[in-house]
Amino acid sequence: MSQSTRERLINSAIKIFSRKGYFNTKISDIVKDAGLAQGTFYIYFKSKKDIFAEIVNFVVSEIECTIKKFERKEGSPSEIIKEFAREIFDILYRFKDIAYIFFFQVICMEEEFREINIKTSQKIKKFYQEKLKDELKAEILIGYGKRLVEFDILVEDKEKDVVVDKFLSAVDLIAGEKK
Amino acid sequence: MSQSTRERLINSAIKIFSRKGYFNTKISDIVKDAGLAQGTFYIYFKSKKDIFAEIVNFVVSEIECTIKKFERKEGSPSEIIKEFAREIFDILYRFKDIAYIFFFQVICMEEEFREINIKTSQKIKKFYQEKLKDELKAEILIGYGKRLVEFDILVEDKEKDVVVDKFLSAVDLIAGEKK
Amino acid sequence: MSQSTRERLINSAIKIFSRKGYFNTKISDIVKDAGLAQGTFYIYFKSKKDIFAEIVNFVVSEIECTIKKFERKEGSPSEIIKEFAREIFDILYRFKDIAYIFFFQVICMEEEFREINIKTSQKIKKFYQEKLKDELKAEILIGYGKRLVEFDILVEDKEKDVVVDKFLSAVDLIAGEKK
Amino acid sequence: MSQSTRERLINSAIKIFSRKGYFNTKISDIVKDAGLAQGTFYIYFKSKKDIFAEIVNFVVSEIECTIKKFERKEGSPSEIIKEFAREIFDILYRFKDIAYIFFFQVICMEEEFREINIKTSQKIKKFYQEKLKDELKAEILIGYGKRLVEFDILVEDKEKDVVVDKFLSAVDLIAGEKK
DNA sequence: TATGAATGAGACTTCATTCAT
DNA sequence: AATGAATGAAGTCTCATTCAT
Repeated sequence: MSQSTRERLINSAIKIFSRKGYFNTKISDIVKDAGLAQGTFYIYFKSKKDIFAEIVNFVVSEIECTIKKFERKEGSPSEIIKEFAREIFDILYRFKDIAYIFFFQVICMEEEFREINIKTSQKIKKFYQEKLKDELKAEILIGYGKRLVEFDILVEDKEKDVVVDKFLSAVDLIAGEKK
Repeated sequence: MSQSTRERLINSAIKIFSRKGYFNTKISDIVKDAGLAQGTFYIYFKSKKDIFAEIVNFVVSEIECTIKKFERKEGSPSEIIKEFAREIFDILYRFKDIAYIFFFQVICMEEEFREINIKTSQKIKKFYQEKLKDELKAEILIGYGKRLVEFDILVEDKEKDVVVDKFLSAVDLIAGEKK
Repeated sequence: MSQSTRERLINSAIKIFSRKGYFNTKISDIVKDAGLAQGTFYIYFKSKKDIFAEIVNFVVSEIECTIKKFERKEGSPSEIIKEFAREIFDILYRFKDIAYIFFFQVICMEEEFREINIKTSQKIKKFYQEKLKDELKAEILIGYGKRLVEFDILVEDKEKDVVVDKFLSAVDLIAGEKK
Repeated sequence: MSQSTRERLINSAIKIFSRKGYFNTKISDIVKDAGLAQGTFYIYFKSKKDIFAEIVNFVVSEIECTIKKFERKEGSPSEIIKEFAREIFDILYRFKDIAYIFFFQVICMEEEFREINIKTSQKIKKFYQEKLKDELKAEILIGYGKRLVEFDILVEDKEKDVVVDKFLSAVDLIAGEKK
């Protein structure tokens, strides 16, 4: 079997959540897309919230892993940040639909979920700050990164290379070691 | 009468939308808060979406007015941007609950609404760009501004002066004319 | 209006519960019988359990009132018991359908409900015992009373006079003061 | 194999039915308790109702056998009734869980099942009546017997000896040949 | 026989909206 | 204008039963 029932449900859920939004998505949409019966959903997930949480946690853990990996790295701060950004954008492009959910859906839900979004962004900020030793610069980078994701990637659907280049230029502008 | 029925409904709607989110808000919540009967709502608004649109359009028009006002102004770009920012933050602080809806609710709704958010942010970007003659810098400022609103103001609830100062510093860092 | 919506729902619920049993009764049966819309039910009651509890509490309070009334009475024990029985049977005949629910439905539900049935029967036993000064006799009377209700009244649908006479004979046989 | 699959299912069903009631018992509860798969149930039983009927019929046939055995016996009526009662209580104690189902579950189900309970109790009544030549006394004994089962045994969980003694005293009181 | 994933009918419940007063 | 009871469509969830392995 190419894909387990569980995976089919998750993939369909990601697809529908990112197209119609959490609240406009019905379980029936998900199972229809997955070609399964209504009841099958409840064998694998307790509720709509449950499958949503699973999806959200997936992005979060991907991002957190990347942060951890780069935290230990030594070297030129702006080089590390650039490298880090490349990987983060890589993840986001690979899981565009999930990223969509993370940036546009999580934000308008209950406290519980919104917090996940906030905490993750705070972790990235902390990472930038430790590298740059400058809070303002860290925050500006975070803001610009989020802008690129929310607008250039998820709305405008721009090429990865273009977006990454823009971010790298911003790093140079903001964090660039003056020669 | 100090407040018309219509205004009472709008104020209650703003309050509830910003606390519970569009989808979690019931008409019954709004009318209960306004101390009115269920049916009264439909004398003034066609639907839940209708009152939501009215609220969203309110912030948008306030922001657009401000943009128009500053577009014509002549002078040092970074000074104009700073002045502009002061006024925009002023509006956002005055209508915090509406800002909350604009930044956290509109974004996860149908195309129709999300577009309003996007267009507004594009208008501000255009304004920055015309002043700074630099797209990258304009985008970075937009990103940082949004970050301040979404995090410092709406999540952390920081003082206006503190937030404005941070933004002004960012303007100096990014757009600052080198003397 | 001859009957409030609430009353119509209760009356229909009593009717259906007593014919089909608690678990076989659907909210849709109740509202159909009452000639109302599905949603109307939930304006007045939280759930099926809720309306059931209301009905059960009604019989219980009627019976408890009668016990209280007779507890204080002075005189020949068997005469008081006979008088008491007449009134209890009166109530049960007047609210036959509710009695049906109380004797045949409550018994097979969760602890919470079954206990109500048990407690009520214990209160009657205590009443008999205080009058007769004999636990065995009190228990026998309780047993016979319950048998009459469950079988002669609710299954066989016998006339009130016949049933009451049978119970009074039993009182004479068991509790009769020997002359 | 110590216990056939069929027996395991029946034993689990008895256990669960008597704890949670017919309607609150899921097939999944039964098979889980029996350590079997969902589908296995349907190899042995047509439906939930089917296994329930089998269980109910078991008690009924045990009781009917006992009645038949004692019908033919000659001797002092009250002695025969006492002996009979001892055996019946013996059965009920041996199969307490099934008795529970018979007294508390069967009663609130469809006609079809309730009748089984009624008929059985009528058979016992007929037996008493033939021995005592007195309908009232027979009915009183039936009522008290049922009370002992439903309350002393199944609710209060009293010792067999205590319960049997109470019943024997009642026989003396009601049916006792005056010396 | 035994399995257990999948099914889908059917029940519950919510809530935006209508409408007679 | 205001009311608030009533509506019913729409969605969630459960679980007895089937069936391919």
